[in-house]
Amino acid sequence: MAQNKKTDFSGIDQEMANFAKALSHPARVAIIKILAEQNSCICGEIVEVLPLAQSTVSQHLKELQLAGLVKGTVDGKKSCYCINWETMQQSIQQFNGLLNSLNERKTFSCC
Amino acid sequence: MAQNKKTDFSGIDQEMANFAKALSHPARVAIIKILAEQNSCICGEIVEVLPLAQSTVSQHLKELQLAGLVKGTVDGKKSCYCINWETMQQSIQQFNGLLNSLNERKTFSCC
DNA sequence: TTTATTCATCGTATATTTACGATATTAAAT
DNA sequence: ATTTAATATCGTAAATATACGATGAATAAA
Repeated sequence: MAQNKKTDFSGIDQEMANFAKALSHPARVAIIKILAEQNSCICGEIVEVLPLAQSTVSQHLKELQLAGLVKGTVDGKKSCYCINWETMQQSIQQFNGLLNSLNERKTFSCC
Repeated sequence: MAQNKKTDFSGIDQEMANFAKALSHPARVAIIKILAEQNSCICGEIVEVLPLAQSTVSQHLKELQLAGLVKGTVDGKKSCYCINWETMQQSIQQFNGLLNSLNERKTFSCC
């Protein structure tokens, strides 16, 4: 983007934004929901459920992994994904912290 | 993006993703924080604080408005922005709903 | 061993985002 | 009336994101 100014912001703001970015596509929201619902982790079943090509789903999974929200292992010729609860919990708490502090600040709106 | 598949997902997932997308850039996280901290709403002071050009900040503000998280009014030759608490609250609750349901599901991670 | 299955990765096209400077607009100040 | 100040918008360049088909790699099945 002509220049990347993202790193000029505070570390916390960057982390918040990264977490939000990971969930900024409905496919990734859907994937997270699916993984949370099934306590046994799924693999290509995700592909069947989503209206996307297999390669596209793989791509979204990769992004979720990169954000630390999901981890995966290879199991035979199948791939098994599940939520990375350690980092997910951390991210959720951090993000909830922001949302709650917003709610606390809630006063009047001057405009 | 060759095709937009986002509308093929459930309305809720789309809303979640939209909310997340609004906060998927550190500049917008920072703006929201600033607006929440000052109960009197600010305008171009945001520009002074952020490491971005005035036009870029305007653009980010516009996106936040489009997502319904911020509203603004013109006040003389200045512009006044503040958080749109009605929709913000709604979005927060919806998003918290997702995050909480994830936490409830939290069992073991099979991989 | 050959074939089929499951998935990741590559290449690529298109859409969107990010960022800025330049310009337009509007109102206050002179 | 002119100038200054505060912002929004336009145009545009560059970076990213989204999506897919094709291909590759690895295992299971035949």
